[in-house]
Amino acid sequence: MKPDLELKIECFNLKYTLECGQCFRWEQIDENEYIGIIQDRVIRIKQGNGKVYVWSSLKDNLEEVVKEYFDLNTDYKELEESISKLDVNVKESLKYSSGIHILNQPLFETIISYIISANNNIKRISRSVKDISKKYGKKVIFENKEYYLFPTLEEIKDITTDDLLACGTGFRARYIKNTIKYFEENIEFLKCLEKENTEEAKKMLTSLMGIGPKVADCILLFALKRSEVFPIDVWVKRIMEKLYFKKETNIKEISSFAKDKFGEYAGIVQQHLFHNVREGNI
DNA sequence: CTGCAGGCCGGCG
DNA sequence: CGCCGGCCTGCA
Repeated sequence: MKPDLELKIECFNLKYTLECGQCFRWEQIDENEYIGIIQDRVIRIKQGNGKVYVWSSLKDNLEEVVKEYFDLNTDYKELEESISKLDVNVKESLKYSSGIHILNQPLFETIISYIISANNNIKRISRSVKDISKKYGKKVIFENKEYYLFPTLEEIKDITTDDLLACGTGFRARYIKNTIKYFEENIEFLKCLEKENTEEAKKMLTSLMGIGPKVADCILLFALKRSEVFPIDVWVKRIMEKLYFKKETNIKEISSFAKDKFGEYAGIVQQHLFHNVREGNI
């Protein structure tokens, strides 16, 4: 069937972008082809012959939505050239992972998803997000199959900790319940968060139950376009110690090092390092 | 069976 | 304050 949208994009690798661990709602259905949810619609997306092909359950603003989500308006060729000059390890790493884009994911969904991510594994995180969507999100039929959007705050506000436990969120259930309740009572919080500078936004996020420095950085990077943050999980810690410190180091030191060395592109560098250390490339 | 997975909370020194 | 034990749960 003819795609709803066809784009010619340089320096974009769909597979790396969706499989470098920044998102939890995409399912691979073929080599270089995925089905997932972006906000209010189900998307099937395929890359091949230097092009990206998109099918969608909803056609309105499709190009805009897709370009925004996959960050297709940013010149990553130029970006990668810039970061490869920063450091020899980054340059080496880019050989294996050129074309990773940082997604712009919906804020509310990203906050809940990353609270779930704490001390968890990707498989179980994805399952929990899916279960929550199935219970509280809107059903959408796409290509004869059922999918569920991530619920809005309004749709999910009456969720109980027991519901959340049933979705496999474990000890994070009360964090999520607490956060949802807080959003309901402080309706301006999310809007405010988008406007604040990065430092202030991080303070706001870490004031929420279940959000520490690492989860806050992920939200800032994957939903709020703050490309200068450098989320440090166990993998990134390990690879940074191996590449730069040659010994065990604390998070604070790595964070300050990354800020100095990678500056406004720290988040992009982090994604490449994360991808390659997990793939065993570096 | 034990350990662990993209950390965070809470209590203690 | 910084440190560190414990934690839902499913899978190796």
